[in-house]
Amino acid sequence: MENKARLKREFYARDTLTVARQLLGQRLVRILDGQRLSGRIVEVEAYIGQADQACHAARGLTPRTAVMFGPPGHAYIYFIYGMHHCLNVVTEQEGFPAAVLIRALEPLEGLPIMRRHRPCRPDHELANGPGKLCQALGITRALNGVDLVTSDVLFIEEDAPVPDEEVQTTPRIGVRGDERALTVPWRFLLRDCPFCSCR
DNA sequence: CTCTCGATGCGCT
DNA sequence: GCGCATCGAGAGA
Repeated sequence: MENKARLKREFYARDTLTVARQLLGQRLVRILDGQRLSGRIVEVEAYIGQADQACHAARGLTPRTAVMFGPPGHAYIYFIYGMHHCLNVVTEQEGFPAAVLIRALEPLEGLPIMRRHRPCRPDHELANGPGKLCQALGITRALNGVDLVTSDVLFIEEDAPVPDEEVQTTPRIGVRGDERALTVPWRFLLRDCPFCSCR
């Protein structure tokens, strides 16, 4: 399998909406027991700063949100609803808390292992949700804070860019907060993509 | 198809 | 103790 260039620090150290849009089409890679598991990023959401009520960092710096306040290019992974993990990519400059939630992948490499992680699911449901993709790729809090720019177990490779015509934006899924948090169009996904989460 | 609801751990008030 | 950036099973239409 051809290995491509890995995304660099400068990619992540930009405006969060730009990073979110540009992450579509890139390849998330997980090395698990020496095996390559990967998928094309097809759906993401932006969480931007303390003024964003849906952002975990809205209430300031805590042990949990510290990674989001740190340097860009690191993985912010949290545990939710007592059973699921969600993977985010930290963006912007150190000190400004923001991240992009990876919400869905089109599985590309390591399908047999992903199927074992998510038994009795069709391939288009292996990673069509933030909790599902973490389960498929074996991503847990053990990887919280990992530097995607240098890590040997979790990183993102440059892949085919997605043209604007194929990109759709909507409000974010499943969030609470004020009117603004509920309506701002900070979810980016591929139009008519069978690997995206529904709704 | 749509809707409701339980599971289950932990960060924070 | 409350509530959560979810998922999937089950009921009803």
